[in-house]
Amino acid sequence: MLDAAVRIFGQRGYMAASMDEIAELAGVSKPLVYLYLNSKDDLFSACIRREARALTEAVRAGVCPGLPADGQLWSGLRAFFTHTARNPDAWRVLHLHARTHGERFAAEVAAMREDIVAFVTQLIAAAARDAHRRPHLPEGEVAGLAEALVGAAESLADWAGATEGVTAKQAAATLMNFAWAGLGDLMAGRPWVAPEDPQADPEQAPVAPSVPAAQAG
Amino acid sequence: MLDAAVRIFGQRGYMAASMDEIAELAGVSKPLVYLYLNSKDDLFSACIRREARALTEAVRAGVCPGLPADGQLWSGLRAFFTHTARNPDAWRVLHLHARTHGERFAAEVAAMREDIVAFVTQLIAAAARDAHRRPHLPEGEVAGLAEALVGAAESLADWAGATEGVTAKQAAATLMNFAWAGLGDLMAGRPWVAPEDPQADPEQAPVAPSVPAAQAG
Amino acid sequence: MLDAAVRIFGQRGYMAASMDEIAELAGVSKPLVYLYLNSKDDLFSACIRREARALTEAVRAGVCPGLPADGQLWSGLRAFFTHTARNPDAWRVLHLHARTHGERFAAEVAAMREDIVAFVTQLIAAAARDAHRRPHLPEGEVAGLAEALVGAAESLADWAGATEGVTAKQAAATLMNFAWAGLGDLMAGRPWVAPEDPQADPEQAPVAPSVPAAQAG
Amino acid sequence: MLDAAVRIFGQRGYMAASMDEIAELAGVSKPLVYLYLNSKDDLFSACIRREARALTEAVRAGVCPGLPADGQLWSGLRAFFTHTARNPDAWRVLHLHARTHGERFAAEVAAMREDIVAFVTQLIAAAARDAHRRPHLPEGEVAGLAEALVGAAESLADWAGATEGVTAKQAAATLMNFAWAGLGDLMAGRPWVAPEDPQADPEQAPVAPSVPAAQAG
DNA sequence: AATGAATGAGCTTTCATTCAT
DNA sequence: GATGAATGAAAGCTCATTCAT
Repeated sequence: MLDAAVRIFGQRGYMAASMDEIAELAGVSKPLVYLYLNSKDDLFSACIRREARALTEAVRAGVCPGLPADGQLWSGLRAFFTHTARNPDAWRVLHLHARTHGERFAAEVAAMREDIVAFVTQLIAAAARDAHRRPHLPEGEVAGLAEALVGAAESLADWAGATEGVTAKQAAATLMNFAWAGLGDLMAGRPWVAPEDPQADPEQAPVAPSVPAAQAG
Repeated sequence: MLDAAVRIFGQRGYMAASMDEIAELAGVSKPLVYLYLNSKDDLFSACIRREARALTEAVRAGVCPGLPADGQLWSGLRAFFTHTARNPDAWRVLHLHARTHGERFAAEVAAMREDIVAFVTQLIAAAARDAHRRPHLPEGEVAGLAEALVGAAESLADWAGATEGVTAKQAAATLMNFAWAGLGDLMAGRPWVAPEDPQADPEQAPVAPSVPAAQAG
Repeated sequence: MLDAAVRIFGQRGYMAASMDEIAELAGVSKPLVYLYLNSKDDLFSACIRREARALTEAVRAGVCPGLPADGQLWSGLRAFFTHTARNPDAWRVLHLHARTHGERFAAEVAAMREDIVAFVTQLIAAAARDAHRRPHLPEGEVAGLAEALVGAAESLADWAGATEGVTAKQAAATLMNFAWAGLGDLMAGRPWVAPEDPQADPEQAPVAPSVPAAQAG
Repeated sequence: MLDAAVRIFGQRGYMAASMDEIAELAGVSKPLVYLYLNSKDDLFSACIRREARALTEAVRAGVCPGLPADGQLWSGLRAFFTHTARNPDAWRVLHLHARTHGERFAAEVAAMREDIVAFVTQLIAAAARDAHRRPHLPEGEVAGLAEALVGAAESLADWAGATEGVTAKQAAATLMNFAWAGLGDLMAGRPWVAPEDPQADPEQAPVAPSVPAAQAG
């Protein structure tokens, strides 16, 4: 029954998906759906939880624990891209629709995401330790790098899903090239250095969104 | 009037946004919205077009043409993160909602995106030329790398928008570190190398999504 | 300005006609229409009155007063069919739409109609007198016959308007054949005689519409 | 449920009838109406079909097959007037509103009407044969006469419905007198003869509607 | 345990009608 | 005198949700 829901939600989005359609695809009657899962919100939530768990477990199961950090990352990425490619609707639910509709769902996905980010963060830290040097990476930077890596992975998953003929392995390799070579340099103490910035820098402070004037008609 | 629409669409998404709400926020009556912009679809489309143009122009205006490739990328990224941070609803419309609701809108955003991808691609190629070496980057790989870079930027924009205290400059710096140091290695002929893969490799072929069983109830 | 209104009302009907369309076709702005004619109702009413007057005057002008009764009827019918054929929208307004929408308008048309019925009634009576015989037509019957004749004329006007290649003269001739030959027999004392009716006759009393049961779902 | 629809449609017309009103009169909620009959159009169509069938069947059932032509016509007319008098809203839907709103509905009614016209045509032809004479009626004329008869019947139905104290039997008798006595003469070779027409005859050719000047304000 | 039948609430869209100018 | 600009009110239609069975 959740399968049907994931499929419909993945293809239509939360709002455009109708309970009728889901019930029909599941081959059951609508009241039954309400009996098992109380409401559309709860149904969506259940989908998110199930698929979030499935994705994290797929990644965790794919990581080979004994390897060095890059090998672990490589294996994890391959598992990630494989899973998202095999469950495109689930991936759309998690990455697209859950973030699109309401704080509650976004939070559920964010929890899963932080799981993965934490794992990657620890990988990066471990790699830095392995380098047997003074930590060239400031602590605070690691979080941003992990975010970037995970974000790039997510985008590449979308891209691989939308582009014919891109395998999970290729996507993983592209990302490893893009990321690890760069991380490698960073960890070896060769960061990219910003050029001089002669002008005053208005973006120094956290940017506040400028509220557009409400009266525009 | 479009301002209000962007704000509502950005927060609620296309389907959950109601014309009532948009009109109210704009301070006008609903029929007026229909007088100026013919329908909900057209209104959404107008929002997308306006914001897509605003974003591309902001990036283009932010790039400093005389600099070397990494300097150009750096300045472009800063403009990008600044713009998205200042217009979070616009960014949500473009990156989240437009891709979620229907081919027509997705296509309008895809056009904008390809603009940017093309710009980045050319930057990468230029950087490779500047290295005065034999091209160590296979041609086909550049497209994937540009995708990864743009995707990472998009994800970091989301992240910066959602995380307190991250400035546009910091986001840009993180991404430059993550990407350019890596690209630098790549262009210097030091790609990351995948470890041996002893097992059979089921992901070699393009993955086909396994259709979930329809009968699950 | 009324011309435009008649045209639009004739083609679309009262409800489907929009004041926008009428104003546009008239080449003026909408508030001007409201300045001259206070509301949609009044505009429709004005159309009806103008066209009703035009029709009655056309018929009156077409009748040749010196002729015997059948000659007068013949000339009147030709004028009638000619006018309706030349002003199809006006005819549709009077015969179709005015009777379709609300008591008020129906009453205005009914007044015009009674004008004509009265004229025909008097013609029939005159013809009966001309026959130099005892009146074979009971008084009460004349009204019904006049109704039938006018009704047949109206229907034939619709038919002639909808059928290619039927001239006003042909329509008039068909109706004269149909009606006068019959009336001639009647006035000559040779009415059609109903066959014996052995069963009880439930329609003797004025029929009351059977109210359908309201609860049918 | 259709009963309520026929009643509302008959009184208000297609456009002025609201689904709310129909549902309320039917004693059900609006969505239920949409569940059973998909749209306002379909609902109207269903009304037309039901009432058209009911009317034709009532007429067919009322005709006594063994009688001579005039007797059959007499019985058919009585059934017709009885049915229309008993179902005034249905009659308004068929005769007034269905022809007023759109080709699709007009066509459905036209089909029913042609049924009846064909029946009458055949009756007239049979009567002419029964007269044991050379056919005095030119073939082409029969169509026009049948039209006139049916049209007169329709108009008389309206009239009988609008006039207090007119029974179905009286309406039928009036029409028989009006029509059959006339047809009798025609079939006996005594048509009405048009007087000489000394003037030029502008209506000889099929009349073309004079387009009213659009600019009148 | 399972559903056919039903609905309240809300959506997009339209249109007769009116001011401020 | 004439109108561009604006709106209140209502219509068709949909859907998440619930009883009675």
